[in-house]
Amino acid sequence: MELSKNYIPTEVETKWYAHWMAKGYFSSQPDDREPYTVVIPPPNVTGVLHMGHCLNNSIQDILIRRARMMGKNACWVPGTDHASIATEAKVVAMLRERGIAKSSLTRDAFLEYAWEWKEKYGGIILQQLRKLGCSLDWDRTSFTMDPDYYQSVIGVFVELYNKGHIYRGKRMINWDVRAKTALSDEEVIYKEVQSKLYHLRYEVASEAGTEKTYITIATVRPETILGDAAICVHPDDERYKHLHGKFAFVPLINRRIPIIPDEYVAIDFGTGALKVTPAHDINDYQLGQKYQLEIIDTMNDDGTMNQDAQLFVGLDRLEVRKLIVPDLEAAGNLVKIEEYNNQVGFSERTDAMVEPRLSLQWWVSMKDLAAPALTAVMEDEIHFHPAKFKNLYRHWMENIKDWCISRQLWWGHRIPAYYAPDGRFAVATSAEDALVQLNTAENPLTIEQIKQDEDCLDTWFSSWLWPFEVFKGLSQPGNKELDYYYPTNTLVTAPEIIFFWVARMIMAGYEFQGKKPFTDVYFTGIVRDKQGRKMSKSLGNSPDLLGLIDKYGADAVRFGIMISSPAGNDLLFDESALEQGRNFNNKLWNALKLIKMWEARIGGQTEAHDQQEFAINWFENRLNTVRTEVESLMEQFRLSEALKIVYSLVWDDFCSWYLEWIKPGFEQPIDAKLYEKTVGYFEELMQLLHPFMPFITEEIYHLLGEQSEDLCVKQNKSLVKENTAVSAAGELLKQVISALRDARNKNQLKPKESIDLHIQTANQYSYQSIEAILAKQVNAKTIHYTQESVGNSIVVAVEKDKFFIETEKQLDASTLRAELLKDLEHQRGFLEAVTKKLSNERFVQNAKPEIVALEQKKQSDAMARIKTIEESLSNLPG
RNA sequence: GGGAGCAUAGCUCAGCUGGUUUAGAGCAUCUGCCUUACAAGCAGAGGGUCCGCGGUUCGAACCCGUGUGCUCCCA
Repeated sequence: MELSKNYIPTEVETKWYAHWMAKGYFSSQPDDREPYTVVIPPPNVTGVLHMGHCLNNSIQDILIRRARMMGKNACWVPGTDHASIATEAKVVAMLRERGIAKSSLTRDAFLEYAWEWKEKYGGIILQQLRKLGCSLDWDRTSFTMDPDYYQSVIGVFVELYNKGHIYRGKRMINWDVRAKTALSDEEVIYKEVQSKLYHLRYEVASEAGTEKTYITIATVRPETILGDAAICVHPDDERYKHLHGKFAFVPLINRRIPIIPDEYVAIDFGTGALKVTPAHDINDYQLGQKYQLEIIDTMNDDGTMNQDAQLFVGLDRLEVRKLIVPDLEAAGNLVKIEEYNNQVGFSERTDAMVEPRLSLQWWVSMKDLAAPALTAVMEDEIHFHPAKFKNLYRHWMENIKDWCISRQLWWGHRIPAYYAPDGRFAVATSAEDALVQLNTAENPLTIEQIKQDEDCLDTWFSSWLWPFEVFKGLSQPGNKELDYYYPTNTLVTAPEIIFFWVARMIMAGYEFQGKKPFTDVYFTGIVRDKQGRKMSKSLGNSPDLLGLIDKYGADAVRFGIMISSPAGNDLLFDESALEQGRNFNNKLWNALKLIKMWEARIGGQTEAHDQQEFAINWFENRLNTVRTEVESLMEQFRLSEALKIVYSLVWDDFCSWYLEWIKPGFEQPIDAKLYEKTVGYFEELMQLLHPFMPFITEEIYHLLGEQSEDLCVKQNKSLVKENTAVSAAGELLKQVISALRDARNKNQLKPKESIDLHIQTANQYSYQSIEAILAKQVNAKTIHYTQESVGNSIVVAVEKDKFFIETEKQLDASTLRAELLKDLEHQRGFLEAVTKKLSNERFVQNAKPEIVALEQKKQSDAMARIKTIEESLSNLPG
């Protein structure tokens, strides 16, 4: 069969994914094997694959494929999240394009459009994951609004309500005026903006006939003065002590408000006097509670002023901020305007400036839920990788606030609260159940009279159930699959959602299953562009991932993204890493081509049996060593390091050293045993690499020979311990070859110019067994052993052995001398440092004996080497 | 304002229990090679005040303190 010049991934990838699917390798059923379970962080159903998903899912696939090859029953569950805000926004936008306003639709009609949209466009991302090679169990694809899942979410709400963990309360919340919904704290993004600090003076109420006095406050939000309920000053502030207990008048509307002292006020900020607007600021609200101030809500849910504002009714609050200033100035209340930078919250979804607003919302009380979840992580029942995220987690969990779970949206799980016309309400899984609770003898009700809450639950209130609900942990409690797969093994996710999602899943796991949801959490980094900026649509710096897969192949993309991303470190994405991946594919492909060329030339008499044995022993040992190292790195979730050492094993040890050592001369035969061994090693390399680069490894594995099974499910052999003597012999040979090549280069010997090599060594025997390899690698036509220096030659020293390169070419003695002197200087400096250390009595006394012995060996080696160099110098001509 | 983390070669990062040659890798750079697997390649090389300062220790890139700079999270 003719193999193409370079590796071409496209067809290979399509072919093998289809084959794996046809064989059902990815689907899992409970059996006698140990399970290895991963649930995908469900991407938004509206999502398309981006770099973050690519990193995240490559990691999960590596873990899953490796587990599958280690005899575990690997189960990776796919699915999507209904993403209430994002999806509803998309549907509203689609309707707008069709000329339909959401407000003109009933809830049911809107939801029909939403489901239609979801069926048509949702879940594209799941198709895209196939292109990446992800070995997900597609039969288990879940959705957070599947009927069973939906019921479980409702059930959880009812259960938590009945346990007293859910309550309804009027609280200050973050209000998105564009989406007209409450936002959780996590959905608010704070940005620094340039604002103005307005100094406004309020007239102080005084007795008739006395002169008018004023108190000046500073605010960035002059439009909110219409809702002012008090002025607050620090009790120790001398400037205002005389005003404690007096009253002032709100400008323009002349409402009389008290002046109160409280330590909350910062004396040195602004004027030291603070206006208190309980309805529109969280801190003011708390002050209002403390002093029972009137709450004057001056805003509608769309951010316009309402009747209670008295002025500017119907105008947007940002417009009013501009309009009110000239009026204040005209009324003589404006003192001055300063430039001021402050942090302002914006909605993550709509980018609207968030309004703190009082609203009746549903809450989960977090304290009781958080306690076991904190302990689990701090006591390492759940392991975080890297562990540094434990600190962050603890800090958040210890300062946890109640969770606002209601959202003013239709797309999502509808809050199961039902209201009677008189305002009483009941929480129940159905209207019928609610009716039973609300119906009383004095107050008989029909089902038509009770109304369900219009709002939906926060998306995270469904996704926190994900690790068990994908196995129907609540809808079919205690079922066989749950028992087998749960707790899951590893969660792979971004640190950005440690609180949104990871922490809450841990709480839900303990609360609803009595068990942790997973054992290990691997935090990936955030994918950034070359300049370190987050990937975002607005910056246009997100590469087109599918385009990259087409260009470089999925294996190369996986390689490129994995090679430079240790756990928890951000990854600066650079296309050159993908190029490196593509080049690696090509390297593998060419190694395959070389070996396939030999296939036709097996047999015949071959020479240099010893050399082959040496190469075989050495590489086999190398392979065993690296397999052990990979095992250990993978257990520690150090994936990129594992990939690096496999890369180097393939490229350096296998291709650059081993294959060169055993390569027969042009059109020469190859020993049958050697060929067989080499193919075996190549297969093992493919097996080791398969989790990282599944497609090309499967392809090469099958091209290497007739196989009885697929690499995808081939089980790893047990590990073999490293033979350190064999490793050392190989390292020495490599060192000698490199040193001799370096010497050739420095003396401008062309690769084609052959040399005569003389070796001065006490271990002649060990060199004799590798003469042929050495000769081939340094282009030596003869190798001799000598007891003394060889004149007019290039001298190379490796450890205690000396090598003399004899050549017909005229040598440049001054270059050689310079090289030797440089080396001599380095060795002397080194010797000095070691000697100094050894002559320090306290070192010799206190350091561990093996450390001292090592230093002594360093010393004697350095001394021997210095002697060699000095001899060589005196041996130089001229 | 509160908290966490980071600072090592031009770039991206390893360096885990303080001692394994005067610190390693990949990419980039430079030199020489189109050598019958591979120029998407081969063989070599150069490149470092381990952020500054102080301390602990026989010994510090590593531990402690402090300063500076950057990043992230929270308000």
